[in-house]
Amino acid sequence: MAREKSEKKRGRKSREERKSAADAAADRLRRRILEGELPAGSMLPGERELSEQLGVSRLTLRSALASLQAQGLIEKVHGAGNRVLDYRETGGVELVAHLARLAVEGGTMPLRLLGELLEFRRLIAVELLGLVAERATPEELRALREHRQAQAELVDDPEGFMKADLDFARLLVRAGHNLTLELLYNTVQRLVTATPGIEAAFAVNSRATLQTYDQLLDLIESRDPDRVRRLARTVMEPLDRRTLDRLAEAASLFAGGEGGAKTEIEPATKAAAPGSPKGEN
Amino acid sequence: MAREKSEKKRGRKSREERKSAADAAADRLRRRILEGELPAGSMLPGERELSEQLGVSRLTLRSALASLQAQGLIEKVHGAGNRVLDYRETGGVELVAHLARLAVEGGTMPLRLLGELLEFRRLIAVELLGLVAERATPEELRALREHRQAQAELVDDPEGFMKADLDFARLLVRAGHNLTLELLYNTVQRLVTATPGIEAAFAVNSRATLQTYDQLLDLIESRDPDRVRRLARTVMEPLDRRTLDRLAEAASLFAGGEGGAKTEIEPATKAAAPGSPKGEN
DNA sequence: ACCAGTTGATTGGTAATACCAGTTCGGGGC
DNA sequence: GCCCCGAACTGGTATTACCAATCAACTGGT
Repeated sequence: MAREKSEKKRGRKSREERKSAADAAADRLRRRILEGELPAGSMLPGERELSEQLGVSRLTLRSALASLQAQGLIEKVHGAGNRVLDYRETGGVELVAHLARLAVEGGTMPLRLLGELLEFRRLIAVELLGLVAERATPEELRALREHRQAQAELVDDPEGFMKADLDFARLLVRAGHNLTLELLYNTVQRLVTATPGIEAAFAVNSRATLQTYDQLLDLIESRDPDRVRRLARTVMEPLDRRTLDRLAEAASLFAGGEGGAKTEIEPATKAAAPGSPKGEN
Repeated sequence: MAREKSEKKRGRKSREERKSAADAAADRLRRRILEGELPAGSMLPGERELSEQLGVSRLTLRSALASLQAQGLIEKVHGAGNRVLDYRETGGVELVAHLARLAVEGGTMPLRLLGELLEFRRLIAVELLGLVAERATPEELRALREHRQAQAELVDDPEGFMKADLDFARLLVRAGHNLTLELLYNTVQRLVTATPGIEAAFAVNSRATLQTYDQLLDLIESRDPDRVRRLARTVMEPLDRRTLDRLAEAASLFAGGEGGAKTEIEPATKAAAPGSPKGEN
């Protein structure tokens, strides 16, 4: 009875995160910082005391702090202490992952953030498509076409479709021949794959997505960067809008209907224009 | 005479002793990975052995490994070992800082990377300017104008000019009203401020830069996003080209003229894939 | 000879402790 | 009064020990 057979042959993702103690501690601290409980500029307790508060050893706590430092959330000053920074000024892009999670899990973060995230992704995609139109080799274009065909077989398999979608995006980003952009995509992809249940957001528009891809590929083959950027922008916007709507639904599920006022999904239809009623187009 | 610097038994590399032992170890490992000495897919030595190789405690080594893991360079598998990943597939944006440093310091990285980095920055800026043209409030525009005026006083102060330039960029990114973009800017700024001697690259074109800013601000106030994006692109390109030339010169200084640091400004027209650092060495 | 299950050595993960190294700040000497 | 210096914080590193997960070799059975 040493160990049960387990589902080795299933080989599916072991969904539940076995967060290490260090990661768990980092998550808790990060949450307290992002939610404002630990205000920017303040000094957090000494490592010895803080480690006891969190119920971990100082070593583990230090590992967590190192993680927060790498993300630009705190500043470590030898001999003085650990200072909380303003993540809007020093936080790295990787933070969007945690911010998005806080937003979706019915927390204190505004849903507007998700709209901005999609917008960001769209901006990057537009520029990337411009590069691809300029530089993609015939082989790369062919590979994109082929992958697009293969992806069509997965319109009803959320998980598979998402994976294929990410692969398609990687082919694109490779065809852009810009390493920095490629690394940025890695960061974004990590965000996506680390968000459980996000397959739905991909699968909803699976057919519309494929259709859009066809349009984009046609555009690229025109080899006219300006035209590609301009049209890609208009083509992708409605797609993102639908995705955002879907994400808003998922968020309302998390919230469970408690305090319905929290669902500010309304602005979604008019794009995320903070304060400025101009927005949209 | 105050206190004396405790400059005692230091002998090896007193130049950059600021770095903590953990950071130093991380740097060395990262370098070995990025240069291909530790090929992707390989398992690096056990922590106990590796820590001895690097002359640090296992604890410090683990801190370094955690850093590399956060950057997507290695994968830690409990019980198995630490696997080296392909940074092109999993590395985060923050890596461009280290890649750029390796490129400039006459190392093994191609200078083309710097061109791609500037290109990336330009792509982001173009999209950002589009957002600003849509959403910036009159107050934000006025603040930008004012800052532009103040920056003009610093054309002959490299360090001050760079700082003002970064501040200007932050004002812009704020006016874009997209948090993700703002976080991305934080990452880029960290790269810039962490690169010593980079002020020169900013100062070279100080006057041309200000002139360009005037054009961009005029464009923004036209409130025509498409026009802004299109023209901003053409306006910024020559500026980046000059900057790249300057960086190439600096690189040739480092390399001592051996690295063939010629000005390959051409942003990778066809560009074979970046030298695949496979089993080399 | 083969397969299944167990075991054991190796790996990373965490803990506890002690000590080193900067920073801060207040008391004692000038 | 001022300055200096050192004690008491702070974080940084090392050492040691043990827990947990993995994998390979060994074992016993078929």
